Amino acid sequence: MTMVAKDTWDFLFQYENLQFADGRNMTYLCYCVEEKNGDTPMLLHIDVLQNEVAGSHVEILFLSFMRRFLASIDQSLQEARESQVTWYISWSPCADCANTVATFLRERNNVHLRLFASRLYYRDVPEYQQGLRALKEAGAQVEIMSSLEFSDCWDHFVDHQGECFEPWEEMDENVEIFSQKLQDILETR
DNA sequence: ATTTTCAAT
Ligand SMILES: [Zn+2]
Repeated sequence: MTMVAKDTWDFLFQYENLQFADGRNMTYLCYCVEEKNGDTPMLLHIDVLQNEVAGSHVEILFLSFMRRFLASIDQSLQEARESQVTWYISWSPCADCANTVATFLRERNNVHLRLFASRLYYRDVPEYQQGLRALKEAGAQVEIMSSLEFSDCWDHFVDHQGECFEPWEEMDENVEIFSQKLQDILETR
């Protein structure tokens, strides 16, 4: 059920969780939207976004999509609908996007976001750290992509031609480093 | 080793 085809080389280059990710000067956002009501979640939408060069960040492109999407379904189903959004994002959100998304989540109590980032973007800049805390405080689940998420992302968003996901060197070590850093950031007040 | 980063020295 691959609905979105991303090149395998491109995926591995852009999502590799290096500590110093030279040349990854763009961002991918693989996402899906599911209906949360009922026992089994129902897939409503799945897509991949990339930022516009020197333009909108992927988070803003996502919000544009989501606003249109909600407007189209709210008419028929009104407020009863709970949607679960899952993000697999190559760089974690910048401060501005994080705050914009946090505001969106506060306005939409029936939208739930799980955010998995491969790498932390400007991890030591206080404003960026604050942005991640704002997302969490707005109810988002903010985590680092681990082997499970890389594998899921590969399965659903990559044109892998039947090839299995092969973890790269240092993947687990880097997951650990970024997870610890994220934990430190989210625990700070 | 102490580097890069939603591009542009
Ligand atoms: Zn941004």
